[in-house]
Amino acid sequence: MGASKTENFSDNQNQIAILAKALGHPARIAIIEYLLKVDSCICGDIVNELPLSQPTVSQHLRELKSAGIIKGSIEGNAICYCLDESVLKTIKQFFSGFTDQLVEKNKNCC
Amino acid sequence: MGASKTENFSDNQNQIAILAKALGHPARIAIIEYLLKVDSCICGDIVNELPLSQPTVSQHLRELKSAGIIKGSIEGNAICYCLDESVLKTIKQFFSGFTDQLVEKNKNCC
DNA sequence: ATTATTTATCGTAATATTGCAATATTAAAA
DNA sequence: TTTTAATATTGCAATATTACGATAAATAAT
Repeated sequence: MGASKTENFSDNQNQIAILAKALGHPARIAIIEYLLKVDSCICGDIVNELPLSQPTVSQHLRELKSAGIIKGSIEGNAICYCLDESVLKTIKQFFSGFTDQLVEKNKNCC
Repeated sequence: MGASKTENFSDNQNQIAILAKALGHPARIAIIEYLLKVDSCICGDIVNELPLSQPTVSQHLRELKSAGIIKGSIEGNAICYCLDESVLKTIKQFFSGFTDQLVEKNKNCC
């Protein structure tokens, strides 16, 4: 096989998995951290920040974009990338929910 | 290639990526949600809860375990799985940090 | 002891991901 | 208009993931 059986899971489960998968590579974490570090969006210098070739970085950016984590807009001959605030809020809320339930329920187990 | 160049990224970036990657499949999200729903650890009936074969479920459980998200302990001829509270707290804090920085900094961009 | 039951592992096929060189595309700059 | 700079796309090789049938291993139940 090789392909996930996404049709057997809920939309919500698939959506969270898509977001998590997009975050599941250190280069993409590095990109997001860089987006947070510079006090704006990325307009040019991201390739020099990463230990990967330009096509590879471009591919990681595309994956983050297709998961909805970053947005890109054309700005001259550069592309301006920035984080999508609402998506990150969704992620935060999901994991917060996880943890809160855990603390409530799962105390004396295993 | 096909293998990630993990050695070029920080331990922290790799650790977050490992956790996110483990969450990057709807079956594993479903497993975690089920672990939260039942008010205890899973001791037996997880395979029936998922639309996947027993070997596939076992494989997903192993991946969650190797990422440190769940723990397993032998209990008779069953295995008792439950969520690792401290790891989920780590995940929550990471994404909370993301979002908090975003709200502070990245308001009027793109 | 034999038979279920439960979970893990092995083997394998199908597909996805990662990474990069080469090349294309697009727009600014000269 | 030609050159330069920035990003995307294509094509490909190496590796990883996903899924499951078959089988193993380990304990409970009979």
